[in-house]
Amino acid sequence: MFDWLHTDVETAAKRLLGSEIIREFDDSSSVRAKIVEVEAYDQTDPAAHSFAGPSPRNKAMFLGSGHLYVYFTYGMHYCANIVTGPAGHGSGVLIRALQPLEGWEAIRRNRPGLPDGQLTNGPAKSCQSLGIDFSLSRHDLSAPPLRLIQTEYLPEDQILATSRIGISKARNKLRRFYITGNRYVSGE
DNA sequence: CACACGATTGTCT
DNA sequence: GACAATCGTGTGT
Repeated sequence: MFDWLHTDVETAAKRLLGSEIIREFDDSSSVRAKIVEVEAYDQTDPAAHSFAGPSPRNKAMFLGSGHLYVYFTYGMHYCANIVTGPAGHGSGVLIRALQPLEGWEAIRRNRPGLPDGQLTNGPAKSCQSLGIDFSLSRHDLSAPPLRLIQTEYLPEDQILATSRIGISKARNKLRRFYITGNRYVSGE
C-alpha cells in the first residue's frame, strides 16, 4: 500500500509533495488538501524526535510507512508526521503546509476568522485545519477518517530544498522541501 | 522531584 | 521585530 514511501526519508519527503490528504469529519463534512511543504527527519538526525531511540512519545515513528505520528508542542500545538521507511526505522516527514482543494468550509470552521492564505501555511495550522490531535496518532493512513492519496511525483525542478525551520540542531541539513512558487507555503 | 526547553503561533510595539 | 502562552518530555539530582 505505501511501498512508495519505503525509501530513504529525503526521497519519501519529495514524493509526498503534491500528494493529497482526505479528512472526513464526524458530521460527514470532509476536506481534500495537497501537501505543498514538508521536512524530513530520520533516526540518524540529531534534530529528530527519534534520534535517541523509541520512547512513549515517539513510538509511532517506528510503525513503518503510512502511519501518522502526532506530537504536542509549546503546550498548545499539534503537529503531524507521515511515517516513512520500514517498521523499526524511526523516520518521518513533517507536514508543514497544505493547499486546500475541497472543503474550505470545514477548514474555516476549524480556524475561524482567518484569510485563505493563513489557514494552512504552517505545521500546527495544518493540523488544526484538519482537526488532527492525539486521537489520530498511530493512525493507518489507508483508512478513514484520514487518508493519504499517492499522486504523480513532482519533477525535481518544481521542488526547492532549504534548511529546516525552528530547530536548533543540524541546521546545515537541507531537509525542508516545498513546491516552487506555491502560495500556501509557510514563511521563513 | 525539579527544571529547562521545544519540528509554533498570534499579538503587540 | 520581540515576546507571551502553556505543558509534555527528557535529563539531571
